[in-house]
Amino acid sequence: MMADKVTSFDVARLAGVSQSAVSRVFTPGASASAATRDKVTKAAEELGYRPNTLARAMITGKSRVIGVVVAYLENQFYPMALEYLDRALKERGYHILLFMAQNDGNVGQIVEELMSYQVDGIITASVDMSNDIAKRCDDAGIPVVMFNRGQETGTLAQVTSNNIEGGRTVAHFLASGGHRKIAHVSGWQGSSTGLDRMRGFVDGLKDHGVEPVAIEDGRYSQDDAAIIARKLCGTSDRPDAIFVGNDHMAFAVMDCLRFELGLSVPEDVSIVGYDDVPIAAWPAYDLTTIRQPINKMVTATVEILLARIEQGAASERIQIPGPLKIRGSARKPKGFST
Amino acid sequence: MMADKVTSFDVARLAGVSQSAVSRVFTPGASASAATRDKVTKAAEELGYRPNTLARAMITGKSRVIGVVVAYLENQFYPMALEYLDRALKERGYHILLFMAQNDGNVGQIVEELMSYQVDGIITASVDMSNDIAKRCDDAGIPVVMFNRGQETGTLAQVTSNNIEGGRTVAHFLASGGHRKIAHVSGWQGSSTGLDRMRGFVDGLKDHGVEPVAIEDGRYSQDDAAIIARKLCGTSDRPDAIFVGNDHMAFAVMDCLRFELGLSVPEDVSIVGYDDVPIAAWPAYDLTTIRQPINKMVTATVEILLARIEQGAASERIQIPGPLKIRGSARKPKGFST
DNA sequence: CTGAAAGCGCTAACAT
DNA sequence: ATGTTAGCGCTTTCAG
Repeated sequence: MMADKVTSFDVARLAGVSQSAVSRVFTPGASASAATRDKVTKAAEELGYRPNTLARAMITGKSRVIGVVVAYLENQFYPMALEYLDRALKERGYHILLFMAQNDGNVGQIVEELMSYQVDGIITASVDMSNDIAKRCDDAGIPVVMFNRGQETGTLAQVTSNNIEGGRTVAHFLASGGHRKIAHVSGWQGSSTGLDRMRGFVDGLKDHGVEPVAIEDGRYSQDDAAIIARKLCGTSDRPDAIFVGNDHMAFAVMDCLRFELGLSVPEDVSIVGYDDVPIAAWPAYDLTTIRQPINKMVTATVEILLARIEQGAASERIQIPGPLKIRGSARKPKGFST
Repeated sequence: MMADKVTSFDVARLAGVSQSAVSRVFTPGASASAATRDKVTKAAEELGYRPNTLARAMITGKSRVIGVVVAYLENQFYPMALEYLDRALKERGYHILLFMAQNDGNVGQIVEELMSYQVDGIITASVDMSNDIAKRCDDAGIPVVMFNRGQETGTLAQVTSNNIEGGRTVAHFLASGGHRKIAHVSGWQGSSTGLDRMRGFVDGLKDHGVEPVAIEDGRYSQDDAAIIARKLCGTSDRPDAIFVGNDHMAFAVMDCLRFELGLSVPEDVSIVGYDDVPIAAWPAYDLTTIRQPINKMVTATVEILLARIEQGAASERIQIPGPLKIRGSARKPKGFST
């Protein structure tokens, strides 16, 4: 067990050069002769030297760390986002400092910690208090971009899929499939995503002269979604199609219909979700859903954030369209095209 | 947009005290008079001062950051572990720097980065190259504990559930249920967890005078598991029970049996998994499985790691027993007790 | 191109 | 209890 106490001075001594020479060799855009570079590299190797990122961060003012704030990791969408995020960030030489937001809104604490760790930027992924965090950090001069959540108005950077368009597409699909008694279990109506999907959906239905028979706020909770499904479909007057605000709630709705109410999907009721998480493709659900282009969304998020960090670019608000992924959980219109 | 350039000097000036006084007020175990504390707190508040963690880390040699290395986030078990980990660590004043291990084993790179960020400790969660990373970091003097993976021999710290016992319990359960043609789709046989579950299972079966009809390595892959299921159950000579090495593979096996082969679970084939991720409780699967006590495992992991970091305690290797969670995917023995 | 010197913001002896 | 003084390990002018 040898502690990692090798400093640039040790390397300098062994290499017979100055400490700053060592620094230069390890600093990407610095000048050093081939000879020096060689000696230093060798000495460093021999001693197992590795620049101390903290020291570097202190002096440059850049930690190369991005604070990522996420809320629920139970919905498969977020772990996946995290995975992509890490990959994209690593490629650019950044790392993720993880913050789990408890729902009991300790926003202040999180902001404090983010700042004290000198993160270069922040990504909030679908966190309820995104706006709050974002505003405070942005005010403090730390670039923030909100992933998969936005605000109605404002200038904060954000990346979402085109939720309005997505909702509209689902409406078009369902109405074209001949459904007329259509309900919606929305995503949390306190979130832009939930709201937009709902609005797009209602709007799209209107184009077909259809009014939703019910709209209930599922609040992104599987339990709530199941309760709503039970209520909606427990009577003979049930809807023949339900658009559910995200896949995880859709799974809960399907389970409720099939195993509790003894209904068939899609024969009795068509179900459409939103996200296209991997589970949606599992045969047990085979869920028709709007695919959130997570990869593109992540790429855009990282792009925008780093542009802001490295070039001081302006905040952007991006919407990426997500196609309908047609599977077996909803009756298919003949010759349907989005 | 005001940059966060407030230092302890600024606060000191405004408060009319020395810079070290400010430092003391913000250092947990330091002495300062109520008066000083008061003045400083006020001044800090007014200026929006927040100690620079990096500077502190540099001097104390403690970053209060734990590097967490994970591989697949698609298996729900890991995101959950991550969530618990964050909670437990946060409680002790630590944060998570996240590292995704690509399978193409860039171990060296990850180790480099972990060290250069001066993490105080490392947790590797079910990463294939756990051993490799662990050894190298441990050699460098950074405490490591392996979560949900271990090594046959050695002294590196590790926390797992009692996989041997778990496998044995499943064997007992299945045999008691009257099954005699029992197969096993194992976890990756290159991992201690996969191996132990398999061994315990085979051993437990032996107690009942039963020999498994087949053992195949599912390598923790859903695709592989499905392929194996297809092969195993595609003939009339199929097993009447399958123990699958983790829940996610079990879901794939069930889907294959039900939707591809037209078989019923548990009527035709009983399925038992391992992990008890939330999905296992969803009605569509209702999976009987060994529950990995993730919360206890995480608590123990954090405990061991911090004991090593803060008190220089020795490495521990802990196994936590996991009970069988009986649901509907496997025929139930009458009056069964573990 | 290279070395010397000045810090980054803070903690930890050391005196007082 | 408080101020003074050294640095932590590194990057970055600044001369040479």
